[in-house]
Amino acid sequence: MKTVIIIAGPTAVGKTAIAIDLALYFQTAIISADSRQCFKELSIGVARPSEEELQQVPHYFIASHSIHEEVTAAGFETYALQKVDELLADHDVVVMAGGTGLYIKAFCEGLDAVPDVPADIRTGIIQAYETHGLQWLQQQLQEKDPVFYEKGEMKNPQRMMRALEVVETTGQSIFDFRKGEATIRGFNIVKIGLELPREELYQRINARVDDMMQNGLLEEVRSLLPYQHLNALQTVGYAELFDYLDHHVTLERAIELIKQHTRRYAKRQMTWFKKDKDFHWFNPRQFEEIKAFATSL
RNA sequence: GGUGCGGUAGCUCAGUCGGUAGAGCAAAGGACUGAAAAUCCUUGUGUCGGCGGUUCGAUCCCGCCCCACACCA
Repeated sequence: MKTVIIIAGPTAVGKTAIAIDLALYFQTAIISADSRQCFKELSIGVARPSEEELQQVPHYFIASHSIHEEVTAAGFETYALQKVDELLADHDVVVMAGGTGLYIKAFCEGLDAVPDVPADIRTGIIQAYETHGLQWLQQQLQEKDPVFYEKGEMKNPQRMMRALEVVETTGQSIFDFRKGEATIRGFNIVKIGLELPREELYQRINARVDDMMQNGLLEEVRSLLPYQHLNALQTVGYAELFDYLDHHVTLERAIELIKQHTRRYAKRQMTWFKKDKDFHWFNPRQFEEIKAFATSL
C-alpha cells in the first residue's frame, strides 16, 4: 500500500536533512508542512532548505506562495492531498516534513468543512475588536454564540473572532461544525518524530539564530518592512527585527528575543507532537534506525 | 592589611520588629479545526554563603570564617 512518511519535530532539530536522506533512499519527493517556508519572500529567517538541498530532491510547498496570499491550514490540506495524489501515482512513498502541527493534523485527519466567510465580515470583526477590545468580543459571543461562550476559550481573541465570524455568516456555532472524527485517507501514514535533549536543542537554536544574522537576516527583514502587518510576517525572527528597525528595542535585545521566542516555539511544538501517540521517536543522528523502521512498514 | 556595604529561586532583588520566605524576568507544564513560527491558560523551582553561640525556635540577633564589590592604605 502507498505510504506517506511524516517527519516532524521541533524547529532546528534536523528535519530537513533526515527528510532529504529518506526521500533519496525511497527515490521520492518531499512535501513541506511548514506554515512559513511556503512563502517565497521568506528565506533566511524561516531556515528554508538551501538551494543545494532543494536540488537533491523535488520539494513542494516551499517558496510556493506569496506573503500576500492567504495561506491556511485548510488550504494546506487541499494542496497537500492533491500533491500526494499526483506523487503516489508513480511512487510508493512520499515524504512529508515540517513543524506545523496543525497542518500535519489537517493533512492526516482533515478539517471539518465550514462555509467560507465573506471578507467584509472578517475585516469588520477584526476592526471592531481592535477598537473595542476583548470585552466587545465576549459580549458579542455571549449574545450570538452561547455554546462558544460556555465552552470556548473566552480570553483568546483569535479563536473568538473565528467563532464570531462563523456564527455571523452561518447562524450556527462553530462547534456545530465539529464532527470530532478523523477522515480516513486512501494511503498509509507513518509518523516519525525527531527529538534531541532539551539543552542540546536550545544550543542549536541559539547558534542558528547567530548564523541567520551572519547570513543577512537583518537585510531580509528590512526589505519586508512595508509588509510587517501581514499575517505571514507575524513570525519569530521577523517581528523582533521589525521592532528593532522601528527603534523599539536594541539590536542586541532583538536577537536575544528571537532566541527566546524560538525556544518557546520549539517547546510548543514538542507539546503538540508528544500528544499524538502515533509518533515514533528518534534522535536525528539515528538515520540508519529511521531508515530501517521506515522500510519495515 | 584596614574600613564600609553586601551574599535569599537560574538572574535582579524584596522580606521576615525571631515562628523555615515572595515579586519581576528567565524557566517549566498544558491547550489548540481556515492567522498555528499565531493565539491562549496554569505553575515558585530555595540546605535564605559556611561553622558555632544565644533562644522553646535563627534566614533574621551575636562571634569567627569564606566570597564579591567599593573606598582607604
